[in-house]
Amino acid sequence: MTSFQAPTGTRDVLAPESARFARLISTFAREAQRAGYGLLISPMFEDLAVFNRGIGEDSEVVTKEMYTFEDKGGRNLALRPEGTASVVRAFVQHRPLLPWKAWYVTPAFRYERPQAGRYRQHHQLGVEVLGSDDPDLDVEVIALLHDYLHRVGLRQLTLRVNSMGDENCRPAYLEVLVSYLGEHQARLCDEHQEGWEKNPLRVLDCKRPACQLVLRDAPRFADSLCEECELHIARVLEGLDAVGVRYSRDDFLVRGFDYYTRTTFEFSSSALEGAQNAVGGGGRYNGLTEALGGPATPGIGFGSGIERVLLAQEAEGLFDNEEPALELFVIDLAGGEHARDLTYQLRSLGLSCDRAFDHRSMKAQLRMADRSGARIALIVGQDEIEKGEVTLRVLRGEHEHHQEQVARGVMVERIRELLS
RNA sequence: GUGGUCGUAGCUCAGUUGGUUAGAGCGCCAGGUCGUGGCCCUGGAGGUCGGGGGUUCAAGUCCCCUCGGUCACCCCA
Repeated sequence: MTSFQAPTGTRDVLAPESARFARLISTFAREAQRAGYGLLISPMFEDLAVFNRGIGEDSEVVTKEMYTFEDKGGRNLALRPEGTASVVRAFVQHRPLLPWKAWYVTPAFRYERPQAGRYRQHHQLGVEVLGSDDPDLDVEVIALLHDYLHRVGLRQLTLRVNSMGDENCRPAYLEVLVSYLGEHQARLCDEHQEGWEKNPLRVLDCKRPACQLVLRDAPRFADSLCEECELHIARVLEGLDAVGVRYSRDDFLVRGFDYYTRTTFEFSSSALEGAQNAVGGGGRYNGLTEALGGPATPGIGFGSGIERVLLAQEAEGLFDNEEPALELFVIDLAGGEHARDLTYQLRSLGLSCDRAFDHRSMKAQLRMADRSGARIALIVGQDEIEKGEVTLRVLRGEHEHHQEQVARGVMVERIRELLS
Protein backbone atom coordinates (compact mmCIF):
# COMPACT_ATOMS: atom_id res chain seq x y z
CA MET A 1 0.00 0.00 0.00
CA THR A 2 1.56 3.25 -1.09
CA SER A 3 -1.13 5.52 0.26
CA PHE A 4 -1.15 6.98 3.74
CA GLN A 5 -3.51 6.89 6.61
CA ALA A 6 -3.77 8.76 9.87
CA PRO A 7 -1.26 7.46 12.46
CA THR A 8 -2.32 4.78 14.91
CA GLY A 9 -4.77 6.04 17.44
CA THR A 10 -5.58 9.23 15.56
CA ARG A 11 -8.46 9.96 13.26
CA ASP A 12 -9.98 12.50 10.93
CA VAL A 13 -13.28 14.00 11.86
CA LEU A 14 -15.32 14.84 8.76
CA ALA A 15 -18.68 16.50 8.43
CA PRO A 16 -21.27 15.95 9.69
CA GLU A 17 -19.55 14.58 12.79
CA SER A 18 -17.24 17.56 12.90
CA ALA A 19 -20.28 19.78 13.38
CA ARG A 20 -21.17 17.85 16.53
CA PHE A 21 -17.61 18.33 17.66
CA ALA A 22 -17.78 22.06 17.06
CA ARG A 23 -21.15 22.28 18.78
CA LEU A 24 -19.73 20.80 21.97
CA ILE A 25 -17.02 23.41 22.02
CA SER A 26 -19.37 26.32 21.46
CA THR A 27 -21.79 25.06 24.09
CA PHE A 28 -18.98 24.74 26.57
CA ALA A 29 -17.59 28.14 25.68
CA ARG A 30 -20.96 29.70 26.38
CA GLU A 31 -21.33 27.96 29.74
CA ALA A 32 -17.81 28.82 30.82
CA GLN A 33 -17.94 32.43 29.73
CA ARG A 34 -21.27 32.90 31.44
CA ALA A 35 -19.57 31.82 34.67
CA GLY A 36 -16.72 34.29 34.26
CA TYR A 37 -14.07 32.03 32.76
CA GLY A 38 -11.75 33.39 30.09
CA LEU A 39 -10.29 31.35 27.26
CA LEU A 40 -6.66 30.30 27.61
CA ILE A 41 -4.80 29.36 24.46
CA SER A 42 -1.47 27.78 25.27
CA PRO A 43 1.08 25.69 23.37
CA MET A 44 0.42 22.03 22.70
CA PHE A 45 3.90 21.13 23.81
CA GLU A 46 5.88 22.12 26.85
CA ASP A 47 9.19 21.57 28.49
CA LEU A 48 9.10 17.91 29.46
CA ALA A 49 9.63 18.84 33.10
CA VAL A 50 6.33 20.72 33.21
CA PHE A 51 4.52 17.42 32.88
CA ASN A 52 6.99 15.33 34.85
CA ARG A 53 6.70 17.59 37.86
CA GLY A 54 3.15 18.66 37.27
CA ILE A 55 1.51 15.31 36.80
CA GLY A 56 3.89 13.28 38.93
CA GLU A 57 6.96 11.26 38.08
CA ASP A 58 5.33 8.04 39.14
CA SER A 59 2.04 8.46 37.37
CA GLU A 60 1.15 6.10 34.57
CA VAL A 61 0.83 8.97 32.13
CA VAL A 62 4.34 10.26 32.75
CA THR A 63 6.13 6.93 33.00
CA LYS A 64 4.79 5.31 29.88
CA GLU A 65 2.43 7.44 27.86
CA MET A 66 4.21 10.67 26.99
CA TYR A 67 5.00 11.78 23.48
CA THR A 68 8.44 13.22 24.09
CA PHE A 69 10.86 14.65 21.60
CA GLU A 70 13.98 16.73 21.35
CA ASP A 71 13.84 19.81 19.15
CA LYS A 72 16.63 21.12 16.97
CA GLY A 73 17.91 23.24 19.82
CA GLY A 74 18.33 20.19 22.03
CA ARG A 75 15.36 21.03 24.26
CA ASN A 76 13.43 18.17 25.82
CA LEU A 77 9.80 18.70 25.04
CA ALA A 78 6.58 16.73 25.24
CA LEU A 79 3.18 16.93 23.62
CA ARG A 80 0.66 17.71 26.33
CA PRO A 81 -0.99 14.59 27.73
CA GLU A 82 -3.62 16.55 29.69
CA GLY A 83 -4.65 20.11 30.31
CA THR A 84 -3.97 21.06 33.90
CA ALA A 85 -0.18 21.12 34.04
CA SER A 86 0.16 23.58 31.17
CA VAL A 87 -2.56 25.84 32.51
CA VAL A 88 -0.77 25.99 35.82
CA ARG A 89 2.52 26.68 34.04
CA ALA A 90 0.86 29.59 32.23
CA PHE A 91 -0.47 30.83 35.55
CA VAL A 92 2.94 30.73 37.17
CA GLN A 93 4.47 32.51 34.20
CA HIS A 94 1.96 35.36 33.97
CA ARG A 95 0.66 35.68 37.51
CA PRO A 96 -2.82 36.99 36.66
CA LEU A 97 -5.14 38.44 39.29
CA LEU A 98 -6.72 35.97 41.70
CA PRO A 99 -8.84 34.07 41.47
CA TRP A 100 -7.88 33.24 37.92
CA LYS A 101 -10.59 31.37 36.02
CA ALA A 102 -9.58 29.90 32.70
CA TRP A 103 -11.22 27.54 30.23
CA TYR A 104 -9.51 25.71 27.41
CA VAL A 105 -10.00 23.28 24.59
CA THR A 106 -7.02 21.33 23.35
CA PRO A 107 -5.81 18.14 21.80
CA ALA A 108 -4.16 15.78 24.28
CA PHE A 109 -1.64 13.11 23.39
CA ARG A 110 -0.93 9.83 25.10
CA TYR A 111 1.08 6.96 23.73
CA GLU A 112 -1.07 3.96 24.55
CA ARG A 113 -2.92 1.24 22.71
CA PRO A 114 -6.12 2.65 21.29
CA GLN A 115 -9.48 1.08 22.00
CA ALA A 116 -13.11 2.12 22.13
CA GLY A 117 -13.21 5.68 23.39
CA ARG A 118 -9.47 6.00 23.69
CA TYR A 119 -7.11 7.58 21.21
CA ARG A 120 -3.50 8.67 21.04
CA GLN A 121 -4.73 12.11 20.14
CA HIS A 122 -7.98 13.04 21.73
CA HIS A 123 -9.50 16.38 22.64
CA GLN A 124 -10.36 17.81 25.97
CA LEU A 125 -12.09 20.89 27.14
CA GLY A 126 -12.03 22.02 30.70
CA VAL A 127 -11.49 24.75 33.24
CA GLU A 128 -8.99 25.56 35.95
CA VAL A 129 -9.30 28.06 38.77
CA LEU A 130 -6.21 29.19 40.63
CA GLY A 131 -6.13 31.15 43.83
CA SER A 132 -8.99 30.02 46.02
CA ASP A 133 -9.65 27.06 48.24
CA ASP A 134 -13.24 28.04 48.94
CA PRO A 135 -15.36 24.85 48.81
CA ASP A 136 -18.08 26.84 47.05
CA LEU A 137 -15.70 27.02 44.14
CA ASP A 138 -15.60 23.23 44.04
CA VAL A 139 -19.35 23.34 43.75
CA GLU A 140 -19.20 25.91 40.96
CA VAL A 141 -16.71 23.87 38.99
CA ILE A 142 -18.56 20.58 39.40
CA ALA A 143 -21.86 22.24 38.55
CA LEU A 144 -20.32 23.78 35.46
CA LEU A 145 -19.27 20.37 34.18
CA HIS A 146 -22.63 18.98 35.11
CA ASP A 147 -24.50 21.74 33.28
CA TYR A 148 -22.38 21.38 30.18
CA LEU A 149 -22.93 17.63 29.99
CA HIS A 150 -26.61 18.15 30.58
CA ARG A 151 -26.88 20.90 28.00
CA VAL A 152 -25.38 18.73 25.29
CA GLY A 153 -28.12 16.23 25.97
CA LEU A 154 -26.57 13.62 28.25
CA ARG A 155 -28.94 12.21 30.82
CA GLN A 156 -27.51 8.84 31.80
CA LEU A 157 -24.80 10.26 34.02
CA THR A 158 -23.46 9.40 37.39
CA LEU A 159 -21.24 11.66 39.45
CA ARG A 160 -18.89 10.29 42.04
CA VAL A 161 -17.22 12.56 44.57
CA ASN A 162 -14.48 11.93 47.09
CA SER A 163 -12.04 13.77 49.29
CA MET A 164 -8.50 12.49 49.18
CA GLY A 165 -7.39 14.58 52.14
CA ASP A 166 -4.46 16.95 52.13
CA GLU A 167 -0.83 17.07 53.22
CA ASN A 168 -1.95 17.03 56.86
CA CYS A 169 -4.13 13.96 56.90
CA ARG A 170 -3.21 11.97 53.82
CA PRO A 171 0.10 10.60 55.18
CA ALA A 172 -1.70 9.13 58.16
CA TYR A 173 -4.32 7.57 55.92
CA LEU A 174 -1.69 6.11 53.65
CA GLU A 175 -0.07 4.54 56.66
CA VAL A 176 -3.19 2.75 57.81
CA LEU A 177 -3.99 1.80 54.24
CA VAL A 178 -0.55 0.31 53.66
CA SER A 179 -0.66 -1.62 56.88
CA TYR A 180 -4.15 -2.92 56.04
CA LEU A 181 -3.05 -3.95 52.57
CA GLY A 182 0.00 -5.58 54.10
CA GLU A 183 -2.18 -7.72 56.32
CA HIS A 184 -4.22 -8.85 53.33
CA GLN A 185 -1.51 -8.91 50.73
CA ALA A 186 -2.04 -12.55 49.92
CA ARG A 187 -5.61 -11.86 48.86
CA LEU A 188 -4.82 -8.97 46.49
CA CYS A 189 -5.11 -9.54 42.76
CA ASP A 190 -2.07 -10.74 40.80
CA GLU A 191 -1.41 -7.30 39.43
CA HIS A 192 -1.14 -5.76 42.88
CA GLN A 193 0.95 -8.42 44.53
CA GLU A 194 3.68 -5.96 43.74
CA GLY A 195 3.44 -2.21 43.84
CA TRP A 196 0.78 -1.96 46.52
CA GLU A 197 3.34 -0.63 48.96
CA LYS A 198 4.75 2.01 46.67
CA ASN A 199 1.43 3.13 45.29
CA PRO A 200 -1.33 2.01 47.63
CA LEU A 201 -3.88 4.41 46.17
CA ARG A 202 -3.84 2.53 42.87
CA VAL A 203 -5.21 -0.50 44.65
CA LEU A 204 -8.29 1.49 45.62
CA ASP A 205 -8.99 1.90 41.93
CA CYS A 206 -8.61 -1.78 41.07
CA LYS A 207 -11.68 -3.39 39.59
CA ARG A 208 -10.56 -6.99 39.90
CA PRO A 209 -12.71 -9.14 42.16
CA ALA A 210 -9.81 -10.11 44.42
CA CYS A 211 -8.93 -6.52 45.25
CA GLN A 212 -12.57 -5.54 45.47
CA LEU A 213 -13.03 -8.14 48.16
CA VAL A 214 -10.10 -6.84 50.15
CA LEU A 215 -11.31 -3.28 49.71
CA ARG A 216 -14.66 -4.05 51.24
CA ASP A 217 -13.25 -3.58 54.73
CA ALA A 218 -10.36 -1.32 53.85
CA PRO A 219 -9.85 1.94 55.73
CA ARG A 220 -11.62 4.84 54.08
CA PHE A 221 -10.54 8.37 53.36
CA ALA A 222 -13.69 9.61 54.98
CA ASP A 223 -12.66 8.24 58.37
CA SER A 224 -9.23 9.82 58.48
CA LEU A 225 -9.75 13.32 57.16
CA CYS A 226 -8.45 16.17 59.27
CA GLU A 227 -10.89 18.75 60.49
CA GLU A 228 -10.24 21.22 57.66
CA CYS A 229 -10.69 18.56 55.00
CA GLU A 230 -13.78 17.28 56.74
CA LEU A 231 -15.33 20.76 56.80
CA HIS A 232 -14.33 21.32 53.19
CA ILE A 233 -15.93 18.21 51.75
CA ALA A 234 -19.01 18.68 53.91
CA ARG A 235 -19.50 22.16 52.48
CA VAL A 236 -18.94 20.87 48.94
CA LEU A 237 -21.55 18.15 49.32
CA GLU A 238 -23.96 20.59 50.91
CA GLY A 239 -23.45 22.92 47.97
CA LEU A 240 -24.08 20.17 45.43
CA ASP A 241 -27.31 19.36 47.21
CA ALA A 242 -28.25 23.03 47.19
CA VAL A 243 -27.76 23.49 43.45
CA GLY A 244 -29.41 20.19 42.70
CA VAL A 245 -26.45 18.23 41.35
CA ARG A 246 -26.88 14.59 42.24
CA TYR A 247 -23.84 12.58 43.27
CA SER A 248 -22.68 9.60 45.19
CA ARG A 249 -19.76 9.65 47.53
CA ASP A 250 -17.10 7.14 46.57
CA ASP A 251 -14.30 6.62 49.06
CA PHE A 252 -12.25 4.77 46.50
CA LEU A 253 -12.36 7.35 43.74
CA VAL A 254 -8.70 8.18 43.20
CA ARG A 255 -7.66 9.62 39.91
CA GLY A 256 -4.53 8.83 37.98
CA PHE A 257 -2.65 12.06 38.47
CA ASP A 258 -0.55 12.58 41.56
CA TYR A 259 -1.47 16.18 42.15
CA TYR A 260 -4.94 15.82 43.60
CA THR A 261 -5.74 16.88 47.14
CA ARG A 262 -9.11 17.02 48.81
CA THR A 263 -11.97 17.01 46.32
CA THR A 264 -11.92 14.63 43.37
CA PHE A 265 -14.86 13.94 41.12
CA GLU A 266 -15.75 12.08 37.98
CA PHE A 267 -18.79 11.88 35.72
CA SER A 268 -19.37 8.64 33.89
CA SER A 269 -21.98 7.69 31.34
CA SER A 270 -23.99 4.57 31.98
CA ALA A 271 -24.91 4.62 28.29
CA LEU A 272 -21.33 3.67 27.42
CA GLU A 273 -20.77 -0.04 27.64
CA GLY A 274 -17.01 -0.22 27.43
CA ALA A 275 -14.59 0.31 30.24
CA GLN A 276 -13.96 3.80 28.90
CA ASN A 277 -17.03 5.46 30.32
CA ALA A 278 -15.64 8.50 32.12
CA VAL A 279 -16.79 11.63 30.32
CA GLY A 280 -15.15 14.17 32.58
CA GLY A 281 -13.42 14.48 35.87
CA GLY A 282 -11.07 16.51 37.95
CA GLY A 283 -10.34 17.77 41.38
CA ARG A 284 -8.43 20.03 43.65
CA TYR A 285 -4.67 20.39 43.78
CA ASN A 286 -2.51 22.34 46.17
CA GLY A 287 1.13 21.69 45.49
CA LEU A 288 1.07 22.11 41.74
CA THR A 289 2.02 25.77 41.43
CA GLU A 290 4.99 25.23 43.72
CA ALA A 291 6.08 22.17 41.78
CA LEU A 292 6.21 24.42 38.74
CA GLY A 293 8.12 27.17 40.46
CA GLY A 294 5.32 29.46 41.57
CA PRO A 295 3.95 30.62 44.91
CA ALA A 296 1.74 28.25 46.85
CA THR A 297 -1.68 28.64 45.27
CA PRO A 298 -4.66 26.34 45.57
CA GLY A 299 -6.34 25.23 42.40
CA ILE A 300 -9.18 23.15 41.05
CA GLY A 301 -10.31 22.10 37.63
CA PHE A 302 -11.60 19.39 35.37
CA GLY A 303 -11.10 17.97 31.92
CA SER A 304 -13.75 16.43 29.73
CA GLY A 305 -13.04 14.34 26.67
CA ILE A 306 -14.80 15.47 23.53
CA GLU A 307 -14.65 12.04 21.86
CA ARG A 308 -16.09 10.42 24.98
CA VAL A 309 -18.96 12.86 25.13
CA LEU A 310 -19.66 12.27 21.44
CA LEU A 311 -19.77 8.52 22.09
CA ALA A 312 -22.07 9.02 25.03
CA GLN A 313 -24.34 11.27 22.98
CA GLU A 314 -24.48 8.67 20.26
CA ALA A 315 -25.22 5.94 22.80
CA GLU A 316 -28.09 8.03 24.11
CA GLY A 317 -29.45 8.34 20.57
CA LEU A 318 -29.02 12.10 20.30
CA PHE A 319 -27.95 12.04 16.66
CA ASP A 320 -30.93 10.17 15.32
CA ASN A 321 -32.57 13.02 13.46
CA GLU A 322 -29.95 15.41 12.31
CA GLU A 323 -30.78 17.57 9.31
CA PRO A 324 -28.38 19.43 7.11
CA ALA A 325 -28.85 23.16 7.45
CA LEU A 326 -28.37 24.41 3.90
CA GLU A 327 -31.16 26.67 2.67
CA LEU A 328 -30.59 27.21 -1.03
CA PHE A 329 -28.97 25.53 -4.01
CA VAL A 330 -28.48 27.27 -7.31
CA ILE A 331 -28.80 25.37 -10.58
CA ASP A 332 -27.41 27.10 -13.62
CA LEU A 333 -28.18 25.63 -17.03
CA ALA A 334 -26.44 28.38 -18.96
CA GLY A 335 -22.79 29.25 -18.62
CA GLY A 336 -22.46 29.29 -14.85
CA GLU A 337 -22.24 33.06 -14.48
CA HIS A 338 -25.66 33.25 -12.89
CA ALA A 339 -24.81 30.61 -10.33
CA ARG A 340 -21.61 32.42 -9.57
CA ASP A 341 -23.28 35.78 -9.08
CA LEU A 342 -26.44 34.54 -7.38
CA THR A 343 -24.68 32.46 -4.75
CA TYR A 344 -22.48 35.40 -3.92
CA GLN A 345 -25.47 37.72 -3.64
CA LEU A 346 -27.55 35.34 -1.54
CA ARG A 347 -24.71 34.52 0.82
CA SER A 348 -23.97 38.16 1.42
CA LEU A 349 -27.63 38.57 2.38
CA GLY A 350 -27.07 35.96 5.07
CA LEU A 351 -28.67 32.98 3.35
CA SER A 352 -26.84 29.68 3.20
CA CYS A 353 -26.38 28.63 -0.35
CA ASP A 354 -24.42 26.20 -2.49
CA ARG A 355 -24.28 25.35 -6.19
CA ALA A 356 -23.03 22.82 -8.70
CA PHE A 357 -19.87 23.31 -10.72
CA ASP A 358 -18.53 21.92 -13.98
CA HIS A 359 -21.65 22.50 -16.09
CA ARG A 360 -23.43 19.33 -15.15
CA SER A 361 -26.80 18.30 -16.49
CA MET A 362 -30.06 19.51 -15.01
CA LYS A 363 -30.71 16.10 -13.54
CA ALA A 364 -27.27 15.91 -11.99
CA GLN A 365 -27.50 19.38 -10.51
CA LEU A 366 -30.92 18.73 -9.08
CA ARG A 367 -29.67 15.51 -7.56
CA MET A 368 -26.86 17.41 -5.92
CA ALA A 369 -29.35 19.96 -4.67
CA ASP A 370 -31.42 17.20 -3.13
CA ARG A 371 -28.39 15.59 -1.53
CA SER A 372 -27.18 18.88 -0.14
CA GLY A 373 -30.27 19.08 2.02
CA ALA A 374 -31.20 22.48 0.60
CA ARG A 375 -34.82 23.48 1.11
CA ILE A 376 -35.18 25.40 -2.14
CA ALA A 377 -33.49 25.06 -5.52
CA LEU A 378 -33.04 28.15 -7.69
CA ILE A 379 -33.06 27.25 -11.35
CA VAL A 380 -31.64 29.58 -13.98
CA GLY A 381 -31.79 28.51 -17.63
CA GLN A 382 -32.23 30.16 -20.98
CA ASP A 383 -35.93 30.68 -20.38
CA GLU A 384 -35.45 32.46 -17.06
CA ILE A 385 -32.60 34.55 -18.36
CA GLU A 386 -34.69 35.89 -21.21
CA LYS A 387 -37.53 36.84 -18.88
CA GLY A 388 -35.26 38.17 -16.13
CA GLU A 389 -36.68 35.61 -13.74
CA VAL A 390 -35.63 32.70 -11.57
CA THR A 391 -37.45 29.42 -10.97
CA LEU A 392 -37.84 28.47 -7.34
CA ARG A 393 -38.46 24.81 -6.62
CA VAL A 394 -39.21 23.65 -3.09
CA LEU A 395 -37.31 20.45 -2.31
CA ARG A 396 -38.36 19.74 1.23
CA GLY A 397 -40.95 20.76 3.75
CA GLU A 398 -44.69 20.91 3.40
CA HIS A 399 -44.61 22.65 0.00
CA GLU A 400 -42.28 20.09 -1.54
CA HIS A 401 -42.57 20.02 -5.37
CA HIS A 402 -44.10 23.48 -5.46
CA GLN A 403 -42.46 25.49 -8.21
CA GLU A 404 -42.80 29.04 -9.44
CA GLN A 405 -41.02 31.59 -11.59
CA VAL A 406 -40.37 34.95 -9.99
CA ALA A 407 -38.83 38.18 -11.21
CA ARG A 408 -35.30 38.87 -9.99
CA GLY A 409 -36.53 41.95 -8.17
CA VAL A 410 -38.80 40.06 -5.80
CA MET A 411 -36.78 36.85 -5.68
CA VAL A 412 -35.18 37.37 -2.28
CA GLU A 413 -38.40 38.42 -0.67
CA ARG A 414 -40.16 35.36 -2.08
CA ILE A 415 -37.37 33.05 -0.94
CA ARG A 416 -37.67 34.38 2.58
CA GLU A 417 -41.40 33.75 2.54
CA LEU A 418 -40.92 30.19 1.37
CA LEU A 419 -38.25 29.51 3.97
CA SER A 420 -40.26 30.83 6.89
C1' G B 1 3.39 -2.72 27.20
C1' U B 2 0.26 -7.76 27.29
C1' G B 3 -3.70 -10.73 25.10
C1' G B 4 -7.99 -11.91 21.66
C1' U B 5 -9.95 -10.95 16.87
C1' C B 6 -10.08 -9.03 11.94
C1' G B 7 -7.84 -6.85 7.21
C1' U B 8 -11.31 -8.60 -0.49
C1' A B 9 -14.26 -2.02 -4.61
C1' G B 10 -15.80 4.66 -1.28
C1' C B 11 -19.07 1.60 2.59
C1' U B 12 -21.07 -3.39 4.40
C1' C B 13 -19.66 -8.03 3.07
C1' A B 14 -19.66 -13.09 -0.14
C1' G B 15 -15.71 -15.89 -2.21
C1' U B 16 -16.80 -23.42 -1.74
C1' U B 17 -11.55 -29.06 -0.21
C1' G B 18 -5.70 -23.76 -3.14
C1' G B 19 -7.68 -24.16 -9.88
C1' U B 20 -9.67 -20.03 -15.80
C1' U B 21 -10.73 -12.59 -17.10
C1' A B 22 -12.35 -11.74 -8.15
C1' G B 23 -18.42 -11.01 -7.02
C1' A B 24 -23.08 -8.79 -4.56
C1' G B 25 -25.78 -4.90 -2.11
C1' C B 26 -25.42 0.18 -1.06
C1' G B 27 -22.95 4.57 -2.84
C1' C B 28 -20.95 7.12 -7.25
C1' C B 29 -21.35 8.42 -12.69
C1' A B 30 -24.28 8.30 -17.32
C1' G B 31 -28.76 7.30 -19.89
C1' G B 32 -34.49 6.29 -19.71
C1' U B 33 -36.45 12.38 -26.08
C1' C B 34 -36.26 19.29 -25.48
C1' G B 35 -34.56 21.88 -18.72
C1' U B 36 -36.71 18.91 -13.14
C1' G B 37 -34.38 15.59 -7.20
C1' G B 38 -35.68 11.47 -3.75
C1' C B 39 -38.69 5.73 -6.23
C1' C B 40 -38.03 2.42 -10.52
C1' C B 41 -35.31 0.40 -15.04
C1' U B 42 -30.66 -0.01 -18.04
C1' G B 43 -25.58 0.64 -18.53
C1' G B 44 -20.68 2.18 -16.65
C1' A B 45 -16.43 3.38 -13.71
C1' G B 46 -13.88 1.52 -9.49
C1' G B 47 -9.87 -3.77 -6.54
C1' U B 48 -1.42 -4.85 -7.41
C1' C B 49 -7.64 -9.29 -2.41
C1' G B 50 -3.22 -4.27 3.78
C1' G B 51 2.32 -4.96 2.62
C1' G B 52 6.69 -8.30 2.09
C1' G B 53 8.61 -13.14 1.78
C1' G B 54 7.78 -18.47 1.32
C1' U B 55 5.32 -23.40 -0.17
C1' U B 56 3.04 -24.95 -4.98
C1' C B 57 2.35 -26.32 -11.87
C1' A B 58 -1.23 -22.82 -9.55
C1' A B 59 -2.43 -18.59 -3.47
C1' G B 60 -7.76 -13.94 -1.91
C1' U B 61 -7.59 -19.14 -0.06
C1' C B 62 -1.72 -22.59 3.22
C1' C B 63 2.97 -20.91 6.26
C1' C B 64 6.21 -16.92 8.29
C1' C B 65 7.15 -11.78 9.08
C1' U B 66 5.29 -6.93 9.06
C1' C B 67 1.77 -2.85 9.05
C1' G B 68 -3.10 -1.42 10.24
C1' G B 69 -8.21 -1.77 12.32
C1' U B 70 -10.99 -3.47 16.47
C1' C B 71 -11.85 -5.23 21.46
C1' A B 72 -10.08 -6.29 26.39
C1' C B 73 -6.25 -5.57 30.35
C1' C B 74 -3.31 -1.50 32.42
C1' C B 75 -4.56 3.63 32.80
C1' C B 76 -7.59 7.37 31.65
C1' A B 77 -10.92 11.54 28.68
